Amino acid sequence: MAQGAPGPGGGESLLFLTDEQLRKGIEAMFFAYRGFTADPDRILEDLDYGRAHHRAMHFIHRSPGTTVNNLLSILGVTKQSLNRVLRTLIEDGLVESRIGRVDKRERHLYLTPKGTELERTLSDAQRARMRAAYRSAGPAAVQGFRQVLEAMMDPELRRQYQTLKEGGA
Amino acid sequence: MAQGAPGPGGGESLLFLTDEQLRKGIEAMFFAYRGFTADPDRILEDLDYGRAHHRAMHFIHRSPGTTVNNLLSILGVTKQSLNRVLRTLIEDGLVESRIGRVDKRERHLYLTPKGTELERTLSDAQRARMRAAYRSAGPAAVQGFRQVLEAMMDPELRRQYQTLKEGGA
DNA sequence: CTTGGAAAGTCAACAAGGCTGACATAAAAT
DNA sequence: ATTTTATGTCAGCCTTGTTGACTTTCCAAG
Repeated sequence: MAQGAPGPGGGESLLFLTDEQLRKGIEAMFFAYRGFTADPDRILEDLDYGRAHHRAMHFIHRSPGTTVNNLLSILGVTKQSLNRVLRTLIEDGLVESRIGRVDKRERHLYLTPKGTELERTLSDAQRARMRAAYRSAGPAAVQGFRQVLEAMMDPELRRQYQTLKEGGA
Repeated sequence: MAQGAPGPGGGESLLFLTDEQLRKGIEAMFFAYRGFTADPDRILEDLDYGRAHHRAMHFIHRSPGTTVNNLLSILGVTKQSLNRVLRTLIEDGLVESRIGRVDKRERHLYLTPKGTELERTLSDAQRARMRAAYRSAGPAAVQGFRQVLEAMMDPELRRQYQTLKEGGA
């Protein structure tokens, strides 16, 4: 399927949809994701935290007061898995869990000042790389980057992403 | 840093470098990567393999006869970690390991017909999603996508990626 | 030719962070 | 009063990383 050169009747250059081009895109995702996580990972390994802690803090920072259930659906892990991470963050005083006022079953999550500080250190590192990449590629490339990524998401995740996107904009 | 609106003297719109824009890019990477791996993961979970097996098969398919050491540097894991994956693939007859003719310490890796078949099933699934994303975003967006990803890689990984890229082109 | 180090690969044991299942509690909804 | 929902916890499993110790092979210096 779409292996070799496209037939001469291919219309307006569908060359970018060849298996070869797609494979390059796949490999680009693989290598880029390593870079994407490399800087926070380096910082985290000195502390006793992992990537899972970073993700939790990122989204709590992003939506302060979010509930456990909400976070669960964003992160796409089981509550047991998230709970392990959350427990250590709470014990270490990076995250605060407040019982809901209207629905007392819910726990609303907030970063403490200490948690905010670590989150900031981690995202500064991650943003620095992203900023350098954006700057070197330019605004038009960035727009294309975002378009392709968005099209690559599962529909449900795309909705989650867009909800977050609007909230912050 | 670069938090709020940029000053009026910002030149030609550096709005795409605000922390807010960068954060959207970070979240887009996070959600898109989930989609990126979702289809092969679904196939793999029925068999007894994981994402690590997929990665190994991908790059063996890509560079038949590659050595373990070579694969190691591409995948960025320890040889012990790779070895476990490789061992099961060899036991199950998906990968063949041939002792090097010139240097007998080296093992050259090849996919067997059975391995080629599974690799194809997995990459077909992954390419299908990538193709849909590419098609919906269009060739200009794809170019930008690749530019940003490439800029995001660690320099060493970028070299690896480019070497692979040329080899296949 | 021998010997010592480097390189490639393998085996064993451990850790992080996913997962499932079972169960407890409190609050809300019916 | 009963059921459902939100959360938390314990136990145990799996994948895939890690480090350490070891073997085999190669090569180069003596």
